[in-house]
Amino acid sequence: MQADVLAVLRRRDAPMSAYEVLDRLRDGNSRLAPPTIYRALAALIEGGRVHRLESLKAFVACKCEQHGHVPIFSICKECGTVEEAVSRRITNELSRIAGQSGFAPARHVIEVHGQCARCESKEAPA
Amino acid sequence: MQADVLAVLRRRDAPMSAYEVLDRLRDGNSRLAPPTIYRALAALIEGGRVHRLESLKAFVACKCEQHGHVPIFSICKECGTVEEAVSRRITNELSRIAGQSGFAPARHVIEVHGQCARCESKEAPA
DNA sequence: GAGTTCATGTTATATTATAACCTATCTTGC
DNA sequence: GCAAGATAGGTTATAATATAACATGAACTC
Ligand SMILES: [Zn+2]
Ligand SMILES: [Zn+2]
Ligand SMILES: [Zn+2]
Ligand SMILES: [Zn+2]
Repeated sequence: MQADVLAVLRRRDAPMSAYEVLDRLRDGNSRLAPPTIYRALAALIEGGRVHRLESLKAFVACKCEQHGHVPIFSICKECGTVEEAVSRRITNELSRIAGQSGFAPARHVIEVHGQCARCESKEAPA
Repeated sequence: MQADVLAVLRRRDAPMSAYEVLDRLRDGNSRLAPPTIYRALAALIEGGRVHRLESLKAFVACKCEQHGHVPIFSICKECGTVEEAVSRRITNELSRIAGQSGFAPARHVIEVHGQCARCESKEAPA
């Protein structure tokens, strides 16, 4: 099931909701309910092979080489595509800021909404 | 209505779900439905006086002096309290990273989950 | 006062996520 | 082989979050 879910997510460049994944997998297997999908997603996220885009309530396959990294997402509000980046510098600085008050960081959520290069050039072709 | 919602959020240190706010306000006015709350929250967020914690699906009153800033949240997984910080350095760096591919950032979501100083010292009082 | 705007009320429903319990399969040591 | 435990997944139901669509009423405009 995890493999199926991962395959569906990888076939897409854009994030998918859990129910979109469910519908896609139902094509072949009509007896498929939300808990199955959410369980697979939870395991994949645990393993770092899928990320949840908190601000979109949606999921994407990880595109990085080594898992277990802190992902930084750029989310285009026009076309919905997502880029995944990594920056030690940001995560270190972020841990430092949060840690100033004695806070012990465990998980980082970094998402940037905006417009991707393609959509910008389309909108203002001057 | 916005004032009522803001007052409810300010009375709490921890984030509240929209339905918690709704229940609180229903104490005085039983004819109150979700759209009313969500509308008030949307307006308050628009004005920068409330933030939505994307990874918690919850809302907090802004604690900063000037609104319109980029908030950085530290969220304690033990006690649920939230600290709000600001860092030009991080937002600049984040815009730079996202912008490398021509992406135009518009809105930043930065949330750090972990354990606050108080809860840490409770857990390991050695 | 008719026309407009704006905030809110009202009803219904969409979307996202999980609880609780059941069943099949596998594995492991005996 | 087979009981005991572990794991994955199925099934049913429901919780929690959020929005669509339309109605009402007050306030302001001319
Ligand atoms: Zn990744
Ligand atoms: Zn785009
Ligand atoms: Zn703020
Ligand atoms: Zn704490």
